Amino acid sequence: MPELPEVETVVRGLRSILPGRRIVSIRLGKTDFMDDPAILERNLPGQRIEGVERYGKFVLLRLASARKADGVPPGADQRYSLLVHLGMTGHLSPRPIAEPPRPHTHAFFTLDDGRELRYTDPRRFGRMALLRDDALGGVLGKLGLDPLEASLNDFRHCLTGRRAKIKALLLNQGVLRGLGNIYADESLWRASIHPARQAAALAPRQVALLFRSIRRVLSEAIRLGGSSISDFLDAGGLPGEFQLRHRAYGREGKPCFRCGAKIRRILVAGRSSHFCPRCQRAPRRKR
DNA sequence: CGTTGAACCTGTTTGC
DNA sequence: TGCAAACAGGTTCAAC
Repeated sequence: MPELPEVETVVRGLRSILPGRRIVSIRLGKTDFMDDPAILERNLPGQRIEGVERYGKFVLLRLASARKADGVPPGADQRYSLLVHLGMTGHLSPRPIAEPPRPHTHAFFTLDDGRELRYTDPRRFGRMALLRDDALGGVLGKLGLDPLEASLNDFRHCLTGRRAKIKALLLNQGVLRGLGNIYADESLWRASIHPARQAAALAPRQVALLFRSIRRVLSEAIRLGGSSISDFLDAGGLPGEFQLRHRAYGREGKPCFRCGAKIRRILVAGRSSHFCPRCQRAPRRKR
């Protein structure tokens, strides 16, 4: 569910509510998606949320100890960040404490304003970890470029010499951070590039077009609050609207908006890939 | 390097 | 109607 635009939408919603709030206490349900639940239980209560950031598909709650510095030597006061990945079905939403929790809610963080930040995730493909800032880099450093911050040259650079299929590369978080199956397909449709094309074989013109397509698709999706296919909701519980602008994803058998040919779905890089067989020409030699 | 398939888990949709 | 298979926005790991 959540790719860069959905995570950005959630982060913006959380950012209007969480900064300044203190986490009073926490309660955990199933914890098999957490790196170390004991660390959360021990260190999260008493922390104040200073900021909410997105890094690729990760949500970062930047924290600071709400206690007075009682003689702790300077430099030893490493701050914590709560790292949350929403996986396929994760939701993060501040709710009134009195509101009955949705099924599959596995983490409750009681705030000091009468609300509770809840993490709900039926499939538990998400991930949650409380990390000291000196350990953050180890996790986030493995990720590639932010597609909205990178330059065209950066983008070119990360495609050159890659023999992988372009779709596989777009999904690889170590290359670009934040694209997922929907936005990879949508970007490739807009650039008229077949998902199974070899990245290094793309003409410079196509690379530039793909880069522009990615940025436009992501920007517009953020503007519309992401894509809600079946269950994505922002932090306030509202769906996005970018699904209404999908041109390839989920449109198998329907006419291409450009040429009218029927959109096809094939497996590329192990994922369903939607494309127009007429606009997006297959590679000359197939795999 | 790159690809493939399986695994993780639950819910919903599709097909016979 | 009913039940089983297929499928789902993601990531990781083993095996080749």
